[in-house]
This record gives sequence, structure tokens and C-alpha cells, in this order.
Amino acid sequence: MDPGCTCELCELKELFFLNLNAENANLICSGKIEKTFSQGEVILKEGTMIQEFTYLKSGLVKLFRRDPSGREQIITIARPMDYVSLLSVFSGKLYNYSVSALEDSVTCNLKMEDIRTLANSNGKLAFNLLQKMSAIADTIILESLEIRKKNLKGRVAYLLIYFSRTIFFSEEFDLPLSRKEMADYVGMTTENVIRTLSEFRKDGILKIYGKTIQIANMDMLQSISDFG
Amino acid sequence: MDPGCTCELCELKELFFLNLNAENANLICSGKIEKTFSQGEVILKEGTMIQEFTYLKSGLVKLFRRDPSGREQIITIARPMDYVSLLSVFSGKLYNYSVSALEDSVTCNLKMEDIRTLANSNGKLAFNLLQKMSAIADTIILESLEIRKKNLKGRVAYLLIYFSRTIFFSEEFDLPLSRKEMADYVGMTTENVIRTLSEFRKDGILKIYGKTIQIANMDMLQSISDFG
DNA sequence: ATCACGATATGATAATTATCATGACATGAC
DNA sequence: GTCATGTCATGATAATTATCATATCGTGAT
Repeated sequence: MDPGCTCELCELKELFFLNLNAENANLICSGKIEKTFSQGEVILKEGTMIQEFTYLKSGLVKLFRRDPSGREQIITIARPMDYVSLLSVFSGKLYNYSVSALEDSVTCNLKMEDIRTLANSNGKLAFNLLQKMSAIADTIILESLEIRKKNLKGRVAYLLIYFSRTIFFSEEFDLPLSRKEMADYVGMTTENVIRTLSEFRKDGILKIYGKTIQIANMDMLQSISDFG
Repeated sequence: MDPGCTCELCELKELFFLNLNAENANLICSGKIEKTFSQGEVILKEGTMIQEFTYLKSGLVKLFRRDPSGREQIITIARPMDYVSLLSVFSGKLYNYSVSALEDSVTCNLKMEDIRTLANSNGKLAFNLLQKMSAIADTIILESLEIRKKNLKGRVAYLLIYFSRTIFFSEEFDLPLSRKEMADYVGMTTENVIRTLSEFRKDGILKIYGKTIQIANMDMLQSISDFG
């Protein structure tokens, strides 16, 4: 009954099984393809056709786009249980952003056509997808607004707290991004990201060992993020 | 057969009639309530319960939220044919943004419960809603990313082009926002918005008569927006 | 009409942020 | 191993942007 979808903890699977009968769930599951990506590999490329619904099974990825001058702008970071396909998947024909692997990652790919057909004939499934999409879009929009209104220190503080609370669930973690990528994320220069991190270190807010960050004073960091 | 939905050009109505049978379309239409708002009036308030699906029938509105310090941050501007209810409507219980009227506006309000019920039982409707939401979220996210990466001049130029192309379809228009609101939109100070406008005027890019703006050199404005 | 008030406008100055330069330090290619 | 390359780091300087001060203009209230 479930030949293709043997993964544990697949939110998507749950979604389908709650809303589809065995036959249709089977259809989806048997059509899925898993793909493996090493750190740094491109998973989806801006401007290419949307043909699959891509779900992140393990790993960590960044969504980004490139402006005409070639500079990268990071939209968000996604971990498993978030959809990777979210922007434009249901509205457009082409991806308007790229996705690449920050850690070794595995995706689960379903045919867009299957999802479309099933959603069209199954209100509950479509409505659940709608809720998920809405929640994800909400998060990204609010995140973007937060970043936009903060000053540099506030942005770096916000990003560190985001890693700590949302991605790693720990006050000590390995930065998944280079300083340059952090800069691309929050819209500042690499030098200033480095400088700000150094400053936080000097102020005793952080302990930094290369890529490893330990938040030594979360209260202070939080207030910098809130105030900035 | 269509007692309550007599408006012309209602994208929403079209959506429903394409996907619902007469009986259900009727259910939706007869339950709708129209509300009129004067310029400046609050249509939806951040933090309140989401009970209605609100559609803008005429006028122009701004979506915004307020940070703890009381400063307003404008998320986007919506004209008729855009959904007003979009963020969080399907994902949350409370609005996480406010909406107020920039011009005298009329909204068409449907019971959230009705939409939810119908969408759950009608895949096509839910899928169409999904596509609309996805497109709107996309637009807002890309808009926000554009603004975030530009410098002040670029932001003001971007905003003016946005008004010209997307809202008013003319190179001459009355600004729907005060200088302060423009500042809240693009995340800069009121003084700098004013200064930038003055500079554009001195450079012959704009002609400014109070709230009335005429774009005299669109090419130049475009390249400032692109480059900035 | 006068008044009060907010919006618009401009200048001076301070703070923030970017750019440029330089060097240390890793890491992979060879 | 050496070399090249890219990341991390810090300082000096330039450019951008915010803050503060002040003045004008328009508009609604009285």
C-alpha cells in the first residue's frame, strides 16, 4: 500500500494520507523520485521550468536569486518539514529563484502534474496545501520585513537568533552560511558582517570559533535584534 | 440566481462561478456584505480575529504593520482585483497586519467559514485560490527583496515606477501616499524621501506639483531604479 | 479672518554603512 | 611540500543615510 513512501516524519506524506484514499496515495508515492545533493550543489535553478514538486527530506538549503550584476540575494533558508517548492510553484511556469544545498541534502520529488490533478479533484488536499503555502509565505514576508527595518547590528543579531531558535534549536551551532552568504541574506557587505560579529565577540555576546558560534548572552543579543 | 453578486468585474465572483454550481454560488453571494470606508479609515486591524474573507471592490488600500516603537511599516498597496485578505487568512487565526483605505474604498466581505467549507469540498475552487495566493505572495516577496537591495534613490525610483505602471497606468498621477508613508514603505526617513524627490525634480526626472507627480524622464528613472 | 497643526522642504551635522586596501589563515590543486 | 584561491579579519577613508533644527506651505477648526 505504501511502496514508495517509506520515509518517517514526512509531513507531506501525512498530508496526502489524511486526504487521499489508498489508491491515490499510492499513485503519488510510486511516482516519487528521491535525489541526493552534496553541499554546494544546485537543486533548482532560477528560470527553469517547474515540473516537479520538491520536498526537502533531509539537509538544509538556501533559496536565493541573482540580480543582473551577479550578486546573490538569499530569500530564506529551509530545513526538512518546510516545503522547498513554494514561491511560484502554483502560480508560475518558471522558478523565479534558485535553491542550493547548504548541507548534504535529499529531496523527494513528485510530479507537479499529479499534485495538480489530485488537488483539483480533492478539496481537502488543496485546502491543506493552501494553508501550508499561506503559512510559509507569511513567514517569509514577515522575516523580510523584519530584516528590512533593522540596522546592521540588529540584522546580524536577528540572523543569529534565527539560526539558534529556528534552525538548530541550540545556543551553540555551526554557521551554515559563510560571512559572505550572511551578508547576502541580510543585505549588507561581507566586511560589515565580520566586523559586527567581531564586535559581538568583544562585547562578550558571542564566542566564535571559526564557523562555530556560541551565544553567550542571549538577552543582550535579543535586545540588539529588537532594538536595531 | 445571483441576488447578491451583481458587481461587474469581480474576479472573485468569476472564480466562484467557474467552480461552483448555482446553488453554492448563491450561498456565497447571498451571504456577502459590502462595507464602505472613507479615506484613512481602518479596514482590518492587526491582532484581531480573522472571520471574513475581504475582497477589495473599489478604491485603494495599504497593508501595514506597526512595530513596538509605533512606527508603521507598509507591506504593500492593493487595488481592486487583488485580494486584501491574503497573508495569514488561511494559515492563522489572527491578522498579523492592518489594512486602511488610501482612497474611499468598498470591500466585499464573505464569511470565512463559507469559503473554508466550499474549498474543502471543491478541489478546483481551492486550487484556484491556491494559485491566486501563491501569485500574490510571490509578488510581495519579490517586491520586498527588490526594495531591500536598493539604495535610497533606487527605492524612491522603484516606488514611483510601481505607482506609474502597476497602480495608475500613467506617467502622471497623484501620489496616494504622503512622503512619510512613502518612507514607511521603503524603509527610509521622511526627510530623505523629500530630498530624493527634490533631487529628481532638479535633475529634470520629475515634475512635482504637491501630490501630483509627472515622470518627465522615465528612462532615467528606470535606470536609477535598476542600478540603485 | 486667525490660529494650530501636520505635511513639505532644506540645511548642518552626526551616525551608519560601503568601499578600498592589506594581511593572516585555511584549504584544495598540483 | 608550494602555489593559488577564497574566506576571515581589521583599518582607513569615502559615501550614504539618519538626526536635529528650522522654515514654509496648506488645510481644517474656530
